[in-house]
Amino acid sequence: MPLPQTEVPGRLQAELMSRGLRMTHQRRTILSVVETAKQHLDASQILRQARRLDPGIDRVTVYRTLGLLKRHGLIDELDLMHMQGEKHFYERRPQRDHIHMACLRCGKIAEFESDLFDRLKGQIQRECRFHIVVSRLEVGGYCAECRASN
Amino acid sequence: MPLPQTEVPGRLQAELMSRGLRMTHQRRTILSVVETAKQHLDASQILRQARRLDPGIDRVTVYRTLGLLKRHGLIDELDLMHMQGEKHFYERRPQRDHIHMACLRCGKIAEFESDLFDRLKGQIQRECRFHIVVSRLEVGGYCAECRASN
DNA sequence: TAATCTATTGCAACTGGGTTTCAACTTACG
DNA sequence: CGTAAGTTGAAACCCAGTTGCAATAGATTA
Repeated sequence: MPLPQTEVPGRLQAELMSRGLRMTHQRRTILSVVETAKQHLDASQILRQARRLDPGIDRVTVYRTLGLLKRHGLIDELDLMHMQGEKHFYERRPQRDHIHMACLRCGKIAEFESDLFDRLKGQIQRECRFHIVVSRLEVGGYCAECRASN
Repeated sequence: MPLPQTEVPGRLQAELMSRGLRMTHQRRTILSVVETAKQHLDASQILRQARRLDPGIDRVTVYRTLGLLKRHGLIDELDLMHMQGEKHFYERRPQRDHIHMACLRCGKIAEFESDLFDRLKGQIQRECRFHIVVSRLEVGGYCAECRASN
C-alpha cells in the first residue's frame, strides 16, 4: 500500500518557521527528505538522503531535527514491531491516524484507516478522561499473500 | 487476607514445559519474576529481581528467556511511548488485549479494555485479510489528574 | 549594512539496551 | 547412570541514540 501524497511540499518548513524556530540550511534539507519520503525511513536512511543534498550534514543534526519535529507533533515515530532491530521509523503526521500492519514473514508494512479506530480513541478520551496527544496502533501478523503462499 | 492472585502461580512454567522446552533453574526464576510482577518491568528490573532469588543469573539469560517467552506468545513487549529511554517493558499476555495509556506529565501507565478495540482488530483481519498475531495500541497524552492540576 | 546575541552545528566521546561467540555445564531421556 | 542436545555465563561486541563543547551561522537591532 503506497503512502498517499497528500501534502504540499514545504509544509513542514512553513509550520516550523511559523512557530518561530530558526530555519537553517540543514533543517531545510532534512525536512525536505522527510516530506518527500515515499516509505517509512529510519534515522540512518534520512541521514543518507540528506547527505546527498548536503554532504556535510551530521547524524547528530538528524537526530536533533527529528526530535524537534516529534516534539512539535509534525512527525510520528513508529516501531513497526521492531522487526529490523531497534530502529525507529518516521512519517509526517497525517490528518487522520492510521494503523500499521507489519507482516512477520515478508516484512511488508501496510496502512489502514478505520472509523472504529477514531471511535476507539474517542471512547478512551471520554471514558478514561485521558487527553490523547499521540497514538500508535501496530499489529504484527501475516498478510494475505503470505497466508496464501504457505 | 491474601492479595487477589489473578493467575495460578506456575502457569508460564507449565505452558513452556507443555511445549517441550527444557526447564532450568534460571528459567523458573525469571518466569516467576515475570509472573508475579505487579507493574510493567523492563529487562534490567527483571534481572535485579531474579538475582534476589538466584544471584548467579546473568543478564544475557534474562534477554534470552524474554525472547523465548515472546516467541511463544506468552508475554507481550511494550514500548510505553519510549518515555524513559529506549527500554522495553514486559507483561504476561492477557486473555484479552488492552490499551496502554501513558501520561506524558506524571508518567503513569493506565490500561483499558474495550469492545471497540476487539471489533477493530476483527475489522483488520476481515477487510485487510491480515492474520493478527500480536497487537499493540499505545497512546500518549495527559491523564485526568494531570489535566486537573494544571 | 554591520554588530550582536543566541540558537544551532559538527565532532568526538560516551551511554545503554541488546546480541554474539564459545567453552563449560545441565537437563531430559533412554 | 550415561549420553546428547539444549542452555548458561562471561567477555566482547554492536548499534541507535545522546552529551559536552568550541566554532558557526541565523535572526534581530541599530
